[in-house]
Amino acid sequence: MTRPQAPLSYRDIKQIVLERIQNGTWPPDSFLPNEAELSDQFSSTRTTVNRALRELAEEGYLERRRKAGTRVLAAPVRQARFAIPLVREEVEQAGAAYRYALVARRVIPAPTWLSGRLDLTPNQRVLHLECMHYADNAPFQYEVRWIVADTIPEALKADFTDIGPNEWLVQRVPLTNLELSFTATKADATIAQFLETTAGEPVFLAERTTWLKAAPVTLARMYFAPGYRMTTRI
Amino acid sequence: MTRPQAPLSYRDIKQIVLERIQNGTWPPDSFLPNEAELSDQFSSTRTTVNRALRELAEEGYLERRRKAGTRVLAAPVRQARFAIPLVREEVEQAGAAYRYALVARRVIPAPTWLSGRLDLTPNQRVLHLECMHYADNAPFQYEVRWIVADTIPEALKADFTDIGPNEWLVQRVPLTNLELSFTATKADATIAQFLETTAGEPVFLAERTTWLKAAPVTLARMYFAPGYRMTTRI
DNA sequence: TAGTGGTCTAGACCACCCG
DNA sequence: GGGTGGTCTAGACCACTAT
Repeated sequence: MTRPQAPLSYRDIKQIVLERIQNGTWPPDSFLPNEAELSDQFSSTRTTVNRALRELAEEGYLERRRKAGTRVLAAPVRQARFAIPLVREEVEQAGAAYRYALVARRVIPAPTWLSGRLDLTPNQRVLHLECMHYADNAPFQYEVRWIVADTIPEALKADFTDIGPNEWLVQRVPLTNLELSFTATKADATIAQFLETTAGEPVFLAERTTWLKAAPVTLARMYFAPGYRMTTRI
Repeated sequence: MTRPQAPLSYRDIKQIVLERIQNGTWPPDSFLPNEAELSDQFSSTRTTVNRALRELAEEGYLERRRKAGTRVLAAPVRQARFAIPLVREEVEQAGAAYRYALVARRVIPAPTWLSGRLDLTPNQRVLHLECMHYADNAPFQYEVRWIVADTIPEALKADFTDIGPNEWLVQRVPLTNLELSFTATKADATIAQFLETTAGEPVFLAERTTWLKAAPVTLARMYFAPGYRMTTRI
């Protein structure tokens, strides 16, 4: 005896489809029925089925192509999403007190390696900053940053004694392109001093380059104190 | 003189909204008009506006709450998405030849630290594997892995000489929960030997823990050869 | 309680692209 | 050429929550 069903939501449908992928009803590389047929099966509309399948595709479980149909991916392209928080928020969220300090600030002609990196003309002026971020007064992050003066002239007037350049930039420079990379590196004498560790120790380095449309804005190197982990859950 | 407009797509609307945020029409912390009003402005339907705003919210630009409305976020929570490829794919995509080698394989009672980590009962059996992944015959990644025998009994019968445990698992164990973390660590003698570097050198370590529903499946430590960078663009 | 976003329906036209 | 997903419309009911 069947009862009248409450209509399935797109979330329900996502769940059902995921289960069918898991239990082998739709094995890897196989094709799902088309949206029209699925809407029939689920007593739903194509719009709702579409949203479910679209999201599953975006999450890396399915591949959809017009005319070809919807295929189950063999090795789901799992994706990790990392929030890119401000250091302040990262520290405060860990329940620690955040403190910021400007270590050095000077305007210099861009060194050649930086010109190459950001596609600057030779000797274009950049603002060079060094900063420290503390969590409960323990070193958390040592930041070295170059800001292209021509792209962000206001930066030359900011003194960055109270607010870090990242927070400053985020508030003023709206939407930029961004490249992030992570690597492990060896602390040199300076880094070691600021992070209160020993030269040669491994440190986690995040490097961030941003552009405003095509104009280079800044390159930042963020060295994290030993023990730092970047973690995500899916 | 105005012309009849082609209807705006949700992509057009996203673009327009982003521009208005950038140029200060809707400054940070301000509220957008509600969906009904925006659909009027754009000569569109609420459905279309809803999709545009929903996606912008998901991308971290807006915050939406029923009754309260849609607010522009002061510091857009930028997110990075990293694909989590199979090592094989990562190597091949870089245009190098991939080679895999099994280094060690044994069944052991779980060491206490692992029992704690994966919430195992004392001495539960695990399959312990060590593997090497090469790119053009240069060391690329040294992998150390523990697989919980009770969760994946078939793993005890697999010999892992031709195919790495990650590929093997991905093909058999469907959809798992996953925790990923990244850190910098110091190569010990073993790691250094496999990665053809010197003990004490910094290496990039990715640690991956997976569960099948609530059952722990595996813990993997992947040590990357010096110079490795994980990069993403937004 | 009333206003806002969240979602579903039913239908339509269209872009893409496989065969 | 024709089948598939991509998207838009017009309308409706509902869930949440600020006030």
